[in-house]
Amino acid sequence: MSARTRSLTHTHPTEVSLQDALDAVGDPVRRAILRELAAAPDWTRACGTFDLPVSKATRSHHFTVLRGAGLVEQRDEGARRLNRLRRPEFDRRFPGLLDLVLAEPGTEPGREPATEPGTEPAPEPATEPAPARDGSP
Amino acid sequence: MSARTRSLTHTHPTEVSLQDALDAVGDPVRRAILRELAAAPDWTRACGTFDLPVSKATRSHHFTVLRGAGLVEQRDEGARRLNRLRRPEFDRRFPGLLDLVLAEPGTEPGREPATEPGTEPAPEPATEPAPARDGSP
DNA sequence: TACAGTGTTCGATGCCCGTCGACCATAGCA
DNA sequence: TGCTATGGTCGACGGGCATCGAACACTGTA
Repeated sequence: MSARTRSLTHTHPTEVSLQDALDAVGDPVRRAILRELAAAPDWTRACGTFDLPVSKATRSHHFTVLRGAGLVEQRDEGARRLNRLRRPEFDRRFPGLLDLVLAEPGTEPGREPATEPGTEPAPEPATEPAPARDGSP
Repeated sequence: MSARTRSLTHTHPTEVSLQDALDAVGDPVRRAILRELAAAPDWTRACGTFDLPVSKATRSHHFTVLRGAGLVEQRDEGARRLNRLRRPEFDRRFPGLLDLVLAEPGTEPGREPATEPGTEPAPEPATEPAPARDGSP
């Protein structure tokens, strides 16, 4: 094992705090990585093959954060470093969180989202609207 | 309706982006507000009744953010401003996210969390460990 | 009217983190 | 032994955001 591979430290999702998970997922570049990673089979994407609007220094930084948050597993393959999304482990630790990220529209090159958020703008009265308080008419 | 109440603008969860939701939930003070709010019936907690380690100026700021993210609904009740957690609406827009926040240990005054993250440190082999590549023995 | 309680607004400040260029390390190949 | 490709490390920079005190606005009450 090379010194390069030896310095590759991973964190299992079970040892990740919610704060760290939210911090990792809070960056749009990192979410783009996760989505692109989820769309490909495991161990097929190297770090440099991602379409990101940042330098390779920043790219490397983001992968370090994702690794530390238990979201990505990496393995050296010659000069390249292959990635795998730790979906089942992370889902067990933070159910639903990764699904939200992967379901996000994202910024696919070629078209801009018309109405990005949810589709139904329903008024939806919840427990009690808000106006009309105490018995006075 | 007073000018105070008139300037109270709300945002429905359906109109909130994932980025804004994660930003809102990414702050530990705001998560403490959400947890404390979930533990009480609707419209029973005023902004000033929360146990928070910040000034009232910062407190007011956090409630503005939570309102803008569709997480909290507010109503003026005399000099006080009562709150309600928009749980069903927010859950419909971001399933699972609020559950993660409310399930977080948080920093209950009086004891510190021993092992904050998950309970099982299981090794758990996922798709393919990482070592041993291509057919060469 | 005066006062106390509640909450917002307004600058100012400090810090964290995303970003970059430059340089270095390693793997594979001619 | 060079050359290229991939990727990490280092220091520096900048912007955004959490935080604060002070001042202001509103409500209810003495």
